[in-house]
Amino acid sequence: MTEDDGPTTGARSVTLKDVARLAGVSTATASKAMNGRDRVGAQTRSRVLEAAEQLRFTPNALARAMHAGRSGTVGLLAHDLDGRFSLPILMGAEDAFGVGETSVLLCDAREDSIRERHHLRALLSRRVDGLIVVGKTTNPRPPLPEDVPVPVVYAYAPSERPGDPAVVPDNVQAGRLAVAHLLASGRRRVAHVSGVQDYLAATDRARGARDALADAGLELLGPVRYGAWTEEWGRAGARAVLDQHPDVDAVLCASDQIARGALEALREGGVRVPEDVAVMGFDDWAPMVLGSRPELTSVDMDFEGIGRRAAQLLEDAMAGRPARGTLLVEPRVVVRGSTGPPA
Amino acid sequence: MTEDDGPTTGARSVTLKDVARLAGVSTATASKAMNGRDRVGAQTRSRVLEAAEQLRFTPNALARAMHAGRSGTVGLLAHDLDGRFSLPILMGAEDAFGVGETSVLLCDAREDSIRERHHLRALLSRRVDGLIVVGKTTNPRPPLPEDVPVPVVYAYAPSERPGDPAVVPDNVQAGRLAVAHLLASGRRRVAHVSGVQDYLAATDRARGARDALADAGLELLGPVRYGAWTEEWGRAGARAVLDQHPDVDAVLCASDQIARGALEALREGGVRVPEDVAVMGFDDWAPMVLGSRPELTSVDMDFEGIGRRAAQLLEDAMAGRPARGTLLVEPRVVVRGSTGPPA
DNA sequence: CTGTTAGCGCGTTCAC
DNA sequence: GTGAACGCGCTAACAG
Repeated sequence: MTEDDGPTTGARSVTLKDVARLAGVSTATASKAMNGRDRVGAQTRSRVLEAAEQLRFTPNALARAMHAGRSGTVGLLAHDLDGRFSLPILMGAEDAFGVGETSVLLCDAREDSIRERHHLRALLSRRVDGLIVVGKTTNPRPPLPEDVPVPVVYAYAPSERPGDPAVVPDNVQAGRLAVAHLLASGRRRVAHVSGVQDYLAATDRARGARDALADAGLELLGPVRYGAWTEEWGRAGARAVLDQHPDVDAVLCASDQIARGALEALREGGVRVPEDVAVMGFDDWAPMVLGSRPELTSVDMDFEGIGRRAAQLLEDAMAGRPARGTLLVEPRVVVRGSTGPPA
Repeated sequence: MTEDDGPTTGARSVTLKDVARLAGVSTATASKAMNGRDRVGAQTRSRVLEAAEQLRFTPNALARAMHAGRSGTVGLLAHDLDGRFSLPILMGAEDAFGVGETSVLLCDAREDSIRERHHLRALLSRRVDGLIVVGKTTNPRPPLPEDVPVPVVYAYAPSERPGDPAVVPDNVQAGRLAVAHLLASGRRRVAHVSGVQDYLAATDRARGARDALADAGLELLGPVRYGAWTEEWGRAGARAVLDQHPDVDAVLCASDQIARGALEALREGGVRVPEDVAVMGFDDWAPMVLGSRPELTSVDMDFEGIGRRAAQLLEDAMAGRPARGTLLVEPRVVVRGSTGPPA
């Protein structure tokens, strides 16, 4: 209070040496006392700790990192921060790295591969101990350069190079589970309104759905209707389905947004949901599924889980236990009103 | 290619010393050559650069930081990564710090103030040069401890301590602009369906709306209807408005979700939008405003701009030009079909 | 123009 | 039990 320069000056932060001096010991002793290593006199230690407290000593992680050879940071290279996928993944990853142990250096490369290279350089120069690369879509993406000197785990999108460790949603299984749920709730004539055909997420979900139907001796009502990932397309797709297959009793939509559109079109077409037709989506995106009426049954792909698993894989790799290959994360159906019992 | 240990071993990364040795110069000379500082012989420099290239030398930012006293990183302390506000803010901030110059260390404290303290410790021990604190709502939040030794800028939510630098959306102005737009498009009987009353964002927007109406010699149709930030409430609120004020010609909603609900309820009530009643929301959240039919006019609060401005303020502060007080970021109306011309 | 020296803050041998 | 000395990788002073 008396001779404080104030926080803005950022006066040289207190070092271990300051603590040692105040405690009347050498820096080495202070270090041991702080880290609980080695044998140090009990009261010596408490003197040191007290001094540290008093000076508000904050160990310099940079200095520590230089010595340890590990920085205690990982880089997260994302490409769709505007989207809703990388966020939960990021949260899961942050979560898995305990607070204070490992910190996350975040970069968003937009869609730009040259930006990605720059970010990569920056991260490597900061000596991150590992990297998580979050894809923009679930389609395989070009791998990072071979000579990246730290472990890399791909999340959401796998690498195009086989064997690279990756954690991705199991879209095929998601399709299967969705159909299984529809069948279990008594539906038999299932149409599928999907998203953009170039997305593996779309074709995989469709495949899973087809497989599950085939297992039950059934087929999709008409072809998979690919379109866009929009409500608009959901409306159009559902109208087309209704037109060509008035006997439809379930519309499986490849995203929650498509499903909302479908819901709306069906209602306007005089169809009751879920009494006449069940509707379900994918991703279980809260604002979509909870806002619609009835609320939307959806398949939760567990993005947070993907982030957590990716972080775990990365930690293993950093600890010298590298993994290879793609780990599929199990989705699960979240049942809501839109797939209630048929009339 | 011949004696490469492979990337997984993470063999000690190449240092400036290695480069110097290969180039046949001292480390100091190598350093100067790399950084373009000082006078160095032209061919000496190219020898060094070539050696660096060949060895894939990546300067160790940690070591550099120790010497410079600045780490070249800033901490971003967020509290609603699941939400849609901090993300654009984060993007804007990341954008404002050029690639490679400053990196962002991301932490999410959830809602937990003890977690926040832990994260803060971690960030400070990593010697971030500054901090951006992103609030959960626009309500003022408790400030970080006084003794934080680096500049802090609050974004989205200001600090409760007056004078602390903050960059926040101008909700009052947003309310004014919204009403101005409604008036300009010929509406006169405006009802306001708002969100949770505890949110300053709700009351500020309401105040701005009232003010703008008063300026035109008008009043809101009935009281501000506070409720929830949900579509469900939007439906209920709009129905109530229609009930009590059948002559309403505009429903201003405090969020895009509320507006979607309102849109739906109005249509079901036999009201045409925008011919009979205009509807608009706030935040201009793409999936909401573009998915609805008609598309929704909304007020873009410019979250990215908030992030950019916060980053700029922080950079100024880190450069010794601290700012004080709250900076309001100007919103703007994005016109879409839901406020087209009245019939 | 270039090389030598010192030191950033910390952890870790080794002697005492 | 404790302290002096060294090194992590780099850069800013000085010498040469």
